[in-house]
Amino acid sequence: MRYDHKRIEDHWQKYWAENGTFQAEDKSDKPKYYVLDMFPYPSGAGLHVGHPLGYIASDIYARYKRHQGFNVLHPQGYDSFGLPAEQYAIQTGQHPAVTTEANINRYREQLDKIGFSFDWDREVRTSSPEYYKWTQWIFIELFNSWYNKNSDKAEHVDTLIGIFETEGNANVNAVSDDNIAVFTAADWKGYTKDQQEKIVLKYRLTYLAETEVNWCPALGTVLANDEIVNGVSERGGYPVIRKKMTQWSMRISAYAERLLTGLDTIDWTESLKESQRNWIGKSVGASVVFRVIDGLTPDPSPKERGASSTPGYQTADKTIVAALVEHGKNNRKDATQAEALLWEALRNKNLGFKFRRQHAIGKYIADFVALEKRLIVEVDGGYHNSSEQNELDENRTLELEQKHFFKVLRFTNEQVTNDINSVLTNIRIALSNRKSYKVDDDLSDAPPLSKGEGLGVRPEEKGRTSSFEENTQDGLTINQNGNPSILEGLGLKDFFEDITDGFEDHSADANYTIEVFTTRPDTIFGVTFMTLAPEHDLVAKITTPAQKAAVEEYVQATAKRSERERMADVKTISGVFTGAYAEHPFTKEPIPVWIGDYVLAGYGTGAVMAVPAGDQRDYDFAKHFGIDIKNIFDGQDISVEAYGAKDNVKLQDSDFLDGANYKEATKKVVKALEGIQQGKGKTNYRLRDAVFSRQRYWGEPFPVYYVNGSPQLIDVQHLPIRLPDVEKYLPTEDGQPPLGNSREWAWSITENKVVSNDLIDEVTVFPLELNTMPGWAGSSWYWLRYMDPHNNDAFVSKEAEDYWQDVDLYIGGSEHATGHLLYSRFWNKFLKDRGFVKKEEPFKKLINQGMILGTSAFVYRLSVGSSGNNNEFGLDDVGANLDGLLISYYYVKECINIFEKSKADKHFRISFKRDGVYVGAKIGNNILENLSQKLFSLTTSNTTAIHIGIDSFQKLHVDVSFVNASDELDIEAFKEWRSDYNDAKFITEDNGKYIVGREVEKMSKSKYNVVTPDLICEQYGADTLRLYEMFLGPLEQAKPWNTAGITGVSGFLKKLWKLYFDDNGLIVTANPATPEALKILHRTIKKTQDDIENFSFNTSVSAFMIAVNELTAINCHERSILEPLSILISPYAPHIAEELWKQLGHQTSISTVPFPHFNPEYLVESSKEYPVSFNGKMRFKIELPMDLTIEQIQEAVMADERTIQQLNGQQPKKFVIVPGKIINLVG
RNA sequence: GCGGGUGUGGUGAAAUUGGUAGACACGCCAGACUUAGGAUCUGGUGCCGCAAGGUGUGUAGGUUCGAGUCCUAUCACCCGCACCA
Repeated sequence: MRYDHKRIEDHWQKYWAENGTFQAEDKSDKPKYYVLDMFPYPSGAGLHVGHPLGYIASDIYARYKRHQGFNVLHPQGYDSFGLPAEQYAIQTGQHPAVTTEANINRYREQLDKIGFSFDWDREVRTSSPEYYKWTQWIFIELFNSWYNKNSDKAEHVDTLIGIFETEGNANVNAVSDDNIAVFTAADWKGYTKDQQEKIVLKYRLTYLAETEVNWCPALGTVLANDEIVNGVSERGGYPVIRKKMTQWSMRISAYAERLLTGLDTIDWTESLKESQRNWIGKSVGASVVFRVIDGLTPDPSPKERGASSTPGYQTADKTIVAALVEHGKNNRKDATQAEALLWEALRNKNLGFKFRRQHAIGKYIADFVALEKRLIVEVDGGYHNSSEQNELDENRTLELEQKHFFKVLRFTNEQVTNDINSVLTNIRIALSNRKSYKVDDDLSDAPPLSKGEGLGVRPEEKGRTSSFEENTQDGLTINQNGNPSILEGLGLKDFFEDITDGFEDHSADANYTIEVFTTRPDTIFGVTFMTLAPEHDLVAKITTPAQKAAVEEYVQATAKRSERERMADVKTISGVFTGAYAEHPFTKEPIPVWIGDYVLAGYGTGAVMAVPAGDQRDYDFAKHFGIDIKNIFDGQDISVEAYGAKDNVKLQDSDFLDGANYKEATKKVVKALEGIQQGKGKTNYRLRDAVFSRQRYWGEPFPVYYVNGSPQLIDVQHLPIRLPDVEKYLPTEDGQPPLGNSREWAWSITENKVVSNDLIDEVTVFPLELNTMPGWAGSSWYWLRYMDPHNNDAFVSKEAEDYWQDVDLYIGGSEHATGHLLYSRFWNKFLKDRGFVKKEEPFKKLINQGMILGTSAFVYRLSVGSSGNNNEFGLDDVGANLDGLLISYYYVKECINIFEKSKADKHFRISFKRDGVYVGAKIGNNILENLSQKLFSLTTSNTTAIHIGIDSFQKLHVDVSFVNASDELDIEAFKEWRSDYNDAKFITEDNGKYIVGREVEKMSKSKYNVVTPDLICEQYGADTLRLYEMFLGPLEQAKPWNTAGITGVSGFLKKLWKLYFDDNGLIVTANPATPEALKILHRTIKKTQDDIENFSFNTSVSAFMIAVNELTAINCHERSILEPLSILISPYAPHIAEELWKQLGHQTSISTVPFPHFNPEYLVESSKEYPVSFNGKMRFKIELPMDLTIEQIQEAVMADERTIQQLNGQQPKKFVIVPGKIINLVG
């Protein structure tokens, strides 16, 4: 009977599916074991042999655990939302839902062929509404939570609001946004509901805020930090720029410390833990506050600004604000048709930025304003056609642009009504070309009043009031300071609130201060300057007029540079003095304030106290700009570089810190800073909050709608909010989310369902959030869903969660170290805090499988001009002695140098001819290293002259399937595949065969080195594939794939089969097993068990081979040996094991048969073949009984004639005898 | 720069507490059977050497009766983080 892998594998795969062999039991008295794989993105390329590596390993473990009597949960699913699926859909021009479905089917087909023991009844897909309903639910719970540092866990916001109501926020110890003003319980009760909501939003674990984000124009979305590698997007490698956008964020920073300490409790590889530690980036130090000195700043305006109480959104001329506001109000009520049309398109941040209409700027009222971008959009009526009016318009534009730094766009009524799309496009372009401004930027630059026509006031139209001057003349009260209470008196409170939303009132900042974070507060007396990041908020405020131009130029130059350029150019030192000075907290000496791009806006406070003596970057900066360097380290020479060590060196020239070392001084100075209220001990983390919105279609919709720009959550009972169908799902470069194309994307609060956009009235129907969640949302909790995948009432039932608890073994790639694995731990901790799950950590043990690399094949196309075996650099009749060869070697090298300079992308071949006969060639990058040796060996055997030729050639990838195991290319197949190379010349052997080169690279379609598991399963069988992938090497190591080697394991399975069958059928006997066979069996049981538990799968495959080789050698066909052997092998090669089991007469699956019991008695040996060493060198072996005493062994060894020969008449000085191990004689 | 990891034949790799280096497999060499071989079987195969023997785990030291394994220094490669204050 032949081993027919196809028949066997088809049969058992069908059997397992039909019998539900691998379904985990929901309730069981057995102990549980949860084995999880990182579920795949169903990309369009399908699986290659690298993908199943981890799945095979986890499958072996899961099957082994079933043999051990565990109730095993081993599920699989698809991470089917997110960028990869969507990018593939875009590339193929199909709807993501369609491609995702097709890809999943293809994946499933491929997975099924490998014979995994997955419980497919528990499959999850993150893109199915039944699943993402619960992703949305978790989002809502995050929104409803805040992080209480006192209890050190997340709590429902109700507890927070409770505190606000009873005592205000003074004593609240939360992880939240900075700069939340202190308020009392009375204040709280006095706030409007809207104001209260805005305050609470700053505490929520998921929140909406304007932040600097990574914007990727090519992908049309923002990306989280972990999605960016080396300054470009991880997916596709597109450039990424920093941009200010209003986005949802996840307050993962609240969990920084717990994410860090939790690492000590889990069994992960050290490298992975280290990656996470690095990413979290804890540093302990202090924050120090420096006051900016007014007196030294010649520009008087900061003082004025400091005293100003004008909120930033108030762009109107203070003296006339009330009149303008009233005016604007009237205009809004009375909008023209074009204005109304445009307003519909601009409102609700439809273009990604908030627009205000009829907003007062200076002494004008502009039609539409995006304050953040300082962009004005004007719609001009017919009267603007007159030349007179045109001139006025121009003046107005000039004033708005030059005095108020606004960009003005003008459109006519006709343009808006006839072709609003091109108008919107123009606005989008302008928005994206403008930088973002902080609300308070420039705003206190109250421009001098100038006479002139008011804008946006149209005397001719509909009897509107014509200008502000007229109004004042009419005796309208002029508000002198823009105080809200006066506005209220005027009945303008609503209007005021409308224009204030989202902006902070910084009026409390009477003086500017610079807060820095430092890990070396002890060096504070060495501060000789300060440096702000160019993006720092204070830069514009403290810069003196004299430095203004230089600073602005520097800021703009920095902003222009991409993240990548900045990273690439670390060496160049650049910066500018702001002209301002800060005051040293202790000495009160003035410290110059600089800006420099070596300070990062995103870390700490975006400002540093520079201590050139103790920090190399500060040192370099100081040297470069000639700033003082003050040596505060006793006895240290800092003339060439800074002294950065935190050792026992004493401080000097440091006032009250003199003589103290790092440790003592740090303690002292923090105390002193606290004493003068200018600092405190602080721990800083590199980990930033994670941006949670994506301007993409293929993701979970947010359960969020907006009322007046304020986010409202949809009640849990109405979930899921289904992803709407849209015609255009492509991302846009300007960040307009594709969901904006949906006509059915509004929320009715009366019907509690998604309704048509046409119904939006801001009363009962509101716009829904247009962004979608990022790819990592769905994968941050999926292991919980597998526990109870069909539950409609909860993301997981209490009972299921109680039983399964956490993942015992998780296998996946290390590329998820700072993404998925961190977010998952974050969400799990959050769910635990809120009592939804029990375990602090989701994944007890984690193993990273190594990447399987491809072995690319190359052919070498001769460049045009190359002649074959010699060309322009050919050397004739090189001398055959060594001197001549060395000369030729250097000559060849020189030739290549010249050649390389002219054609840098070319490769070379060197060929050798002796007496005109081709004798060999060398190809590759290390030609020169091997060349002299090669020439030497060529000529020492034959003293006739050799000829050296050099060819240049092009290295071309060739599909690995055209190349056989002996590296021979199927030239016909190749020519058919690349018919464009039919006439090209390739480097060949003498017999005309193309020379084929090999190189190990990442497996990828473009390199034509992909090997699919389907092909292997077809040819050799799934069991062979499984064994071979394990046999390749240690699971965690990267290793190249080489299909040629598979014959080894393929032959092993055939040999195994032959222990049970010959040509006529079963040959298994009931004879008692020989001691030898039992020894082989039990040694293998022990080895297999140890190896599986240590995840050393490669060595247990060897152990099987050894066992089968040995059993074959002793002709063993005994049932008592072969039955347990089939169980041993079944986790690795389940199909053949099932078949053998059945043929041995069993009716049920082998999968839950108990693992064979190891009995050490069978391994007891009666004698040992001792290696005998002399001075540590093994000379011979001697067979001795095990029960000899040391003396007896010594006697036996000394009696051996080989010993006598080795000793050569000498007596050994010492005997080292380890019974059962070795014998060593020392001479 | 900081952190983690890896260096062993032509190749993938083994080597439990320090105890016979290279198991197992690929490839290669020789042979058998075959019309044929990308089938099967037998033997050989770290390197130098006809052999005896010598030599050998990135390099240089050290500890030890004995080191791939432990210690010190150093080199190379891979991965993660990175003007992180």
